Amino acid sequence: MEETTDMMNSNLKLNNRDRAVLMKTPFLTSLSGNSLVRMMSAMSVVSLTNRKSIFREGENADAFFCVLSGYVRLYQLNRDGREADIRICSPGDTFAECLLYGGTKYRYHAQTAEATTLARFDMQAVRDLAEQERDIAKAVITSLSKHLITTMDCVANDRLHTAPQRVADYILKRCPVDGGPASIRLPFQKNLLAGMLGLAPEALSRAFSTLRRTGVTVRGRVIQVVDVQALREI
Amino acid sequence: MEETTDMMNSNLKLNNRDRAVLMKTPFLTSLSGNSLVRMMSAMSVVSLTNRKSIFREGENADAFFCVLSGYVRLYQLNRDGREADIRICSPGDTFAECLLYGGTKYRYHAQTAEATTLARFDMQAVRDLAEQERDIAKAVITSLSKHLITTMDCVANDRLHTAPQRVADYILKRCPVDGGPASIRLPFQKNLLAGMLGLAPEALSRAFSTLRRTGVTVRGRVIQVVDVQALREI
DNA sequence: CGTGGACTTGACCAAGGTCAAGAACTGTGG
DNA sequence: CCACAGTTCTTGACCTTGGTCAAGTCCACG
Repeated sequence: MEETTDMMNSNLKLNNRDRAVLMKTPFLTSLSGNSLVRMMSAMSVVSLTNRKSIFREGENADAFFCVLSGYVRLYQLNRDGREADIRICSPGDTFAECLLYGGTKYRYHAQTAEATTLARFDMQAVRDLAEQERDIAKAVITSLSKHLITTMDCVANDRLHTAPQRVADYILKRCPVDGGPASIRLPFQKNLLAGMLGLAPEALSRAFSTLRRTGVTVRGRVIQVVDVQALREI
Repeated sequence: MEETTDMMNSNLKLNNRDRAVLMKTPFLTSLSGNSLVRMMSAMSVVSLTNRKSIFREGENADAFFCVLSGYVRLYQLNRDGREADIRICSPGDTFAECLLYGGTKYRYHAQTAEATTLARFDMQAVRDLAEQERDIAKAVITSLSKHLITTMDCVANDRLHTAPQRVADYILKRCPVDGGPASIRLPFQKNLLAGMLGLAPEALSRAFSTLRRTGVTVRGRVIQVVDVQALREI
């Protein structure tokens, strides 16, 4: 059906789900017909299997990306080779777009954390478009703004909250808002969640078991909360 | 000479130093004559003494700011009232500009950390300008991009490096690049440096005393480094 | 049924937050 | 010039948090 290698598959066809995700990104959602067409022509679709490098720190930044399906880990290494996740990108997230005007080299490594489909935008093409089309410039601003806010929240979270608090936070953000019982399903491995929250996998496990006494039950990827209101008190 | 109260002084006059700082911000540095005039007319100058609130978390965001002289602390509170600094803004830094398109309420508290002069930009006015003038939109993009990169670096730093490493990093960033001895002077209290690095003041002290065995001497605000190259190995 | 990967648990340890006491520095008025 | 008060900074003691390593469990899948 599609041409594939075991490493990568690049084509221009989008399936419906991926297309819907792409159209909802702050990057494209507000664009008029003409701008949208021009953006789409600066874009290509890339599919990668799990644990493939998308780019490496220090490489020339000639594209930025939007996750359509799957997950991407952005991380850096310290001197001893220990990895630390900076950000986990979910479907709809854009990454490396800050290099449109912020520098010419990638600042961190990017790697798939599942089988993943990406929209790849040519950096120079979008730079040019942003200068010509007002609504594209505005879309870039919106995307950067949102991204900056979540990154600052991440700093605040790291400096202000303990592991169980961060996990409770994460759960509450995707619970129905009422105070009663709730059940959610993690969309990815716990490994990734640990990275998102800036924790080692073991610390995440321990945080879950701390939360057990507040009525949180974890089985596989399913998290059940007895009382959402009680969890909010943590 | 100038009209002042003990709290605040708002006027349209800029002294030369403040004007020079303002013109070098990514926000204004690339603007052409007309755009520059329009931006300046959306701006006013505000002077505050030490420890005055600029805005509070949750307030309506009707302006963003650029530090001209002095320092500003952005911070959040946790449930028990403990403060954590998210960012320390130095002369030339812009803050809350992510709310141009990222939301309508301030997400954190902002407070002066010294006697401080600020450029205050009316949010709605700049929003309108960014839609009309291409170079203003571009300036916004540049500012947001740079800001996002430093914030991501901050996350990486927090997650990857120990206290002495972060302090060494800070020192090295403002040392002449050669390998020999060097001496720098902190532009502010150690309290603020601790906040920038995400440390308690005591942890900063201890980091300095750890670095003593790598040839770093601290007396008051003066930091002397015996061998810059050796410090780089940390 | 067996293998490998994901997850959990325990033991240990290092980093850094907190609290309290003391030292060093700054500015004040005598 | 000195005494004093108020900060800021440093140091020590203690303790919590969470990273690391190793072992063991659980689970999916061939």
